[in-house]
Amino acid sequence: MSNPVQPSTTDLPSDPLLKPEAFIDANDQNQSAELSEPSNGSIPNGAQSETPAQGPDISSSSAEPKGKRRVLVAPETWLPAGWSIEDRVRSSGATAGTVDRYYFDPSSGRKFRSKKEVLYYLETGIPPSKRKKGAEASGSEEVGTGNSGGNKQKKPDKKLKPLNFDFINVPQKVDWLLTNASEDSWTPFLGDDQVSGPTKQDWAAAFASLIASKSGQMMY
Amino acid sequence: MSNPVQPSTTDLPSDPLLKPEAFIDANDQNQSAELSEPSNGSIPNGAQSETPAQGPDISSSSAEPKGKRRVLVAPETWLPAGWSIEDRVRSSGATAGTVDRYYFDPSSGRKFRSKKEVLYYLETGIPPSKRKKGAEASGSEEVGTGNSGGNKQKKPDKKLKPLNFDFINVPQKVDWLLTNASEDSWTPFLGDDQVSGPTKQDWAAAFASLIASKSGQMMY
DNA sequence: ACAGCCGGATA
DNA sequence: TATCTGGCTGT
Repeated sequence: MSNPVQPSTTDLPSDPLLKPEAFIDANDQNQSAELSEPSNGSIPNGAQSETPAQGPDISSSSAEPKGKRRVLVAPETWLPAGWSIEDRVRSSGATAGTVDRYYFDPSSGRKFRSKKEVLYYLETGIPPSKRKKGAEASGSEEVGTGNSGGNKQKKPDKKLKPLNFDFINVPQKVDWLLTNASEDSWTPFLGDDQVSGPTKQDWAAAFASLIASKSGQMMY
Repeated sequence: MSNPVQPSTTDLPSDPLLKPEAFIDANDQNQSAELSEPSNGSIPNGAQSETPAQGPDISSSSAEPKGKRRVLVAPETWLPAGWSIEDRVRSSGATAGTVDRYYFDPSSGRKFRSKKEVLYYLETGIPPSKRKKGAEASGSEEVGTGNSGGNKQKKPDKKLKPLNFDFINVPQKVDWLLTNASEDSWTPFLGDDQVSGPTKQDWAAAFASLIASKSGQMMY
């Protein structure tokens, strides 16, 4: 790095983009009898796109009037639950400002540089570091949302980086605070204890798995 | 003129693929780069120049190292004096032969990949940085330089399933309670309001998306 | 025009 | 080795 300024473990102040991963479509189940309209203002948001493009929209305040519509989160259906995405902004060079997206698998602790790499890993279990030039994946395509168990030829990970999260003794309550509305940045709190730093990343991944797996029906 | 004169007259190397006097350039970014002419003294006009509306801004003051060749195409009217245009031909892939045009600012040594980037930079002084996604809008981006009438931008939309979650007006705080420890069942609360039913599932998905994608962000 | 992707350079 | 930037290809 020739760039002098750089916080190491934190992201640069950047313009993030919305991201991924949302499945489930609740259209099923008839509850007992009391099924009233949810108290929250459910607004069917539409208008999303797979590609970022430029949407010069910015929500500056947390409590935002409804007048402003902001397209948010284009769920990427191909990314497994628990994975996280990191957008990094190049800080130097001729391409400074360019945003690179990385995918992080909390289970293995591996980092991927592209969707293609992730997909390949998901299907073959072969990390990008073991790929050699010249060999190409056999027409691997999108795995799709419903990659339900059935064909798991994926071989187990060699190394397993444990998350910084105690899955056994889970907390009873976690407060997620919108710490940065303009960037949709959430931070978990355990009462007075704020979870931050690298642990926060793991918590997010862990929680994504927990609440997703138990609230919905999809699985991986 | 240490350079051996080539064809004496206005010759044009007829390239089937390449444009006349278009040479591939693979140099790096120099801070103080200047334009260079394809040859000495006489400029073989009539190549593909089209609109020399203004005089040749740059004077061939410096000798040119033969090691590299920068393509000098006729200046666009919207392009500031001193800037150079470079046409590169793709050499491989399915789109081999395609010509990509790049714009080079000798002052900053920055390279731009599109007219749009250049105009944005000229107008705002902001490098192709903030151009990635919706972040801060600079209010008014107007390119009054000449004409530059071609400003097309379309955003393809793809269909996608809406989630029963208001992404626009997200809550500031959500309490996730472990309502069923034996099943890792979590339930979101908005203060006193419990989110339940089908909405709960959407919330889980939405939150999994939010916290997973943005958890890496730190405040500064 | 731009995003995705990947090899090479660099620390 | 891990991270980052260059820059090319595909859409």
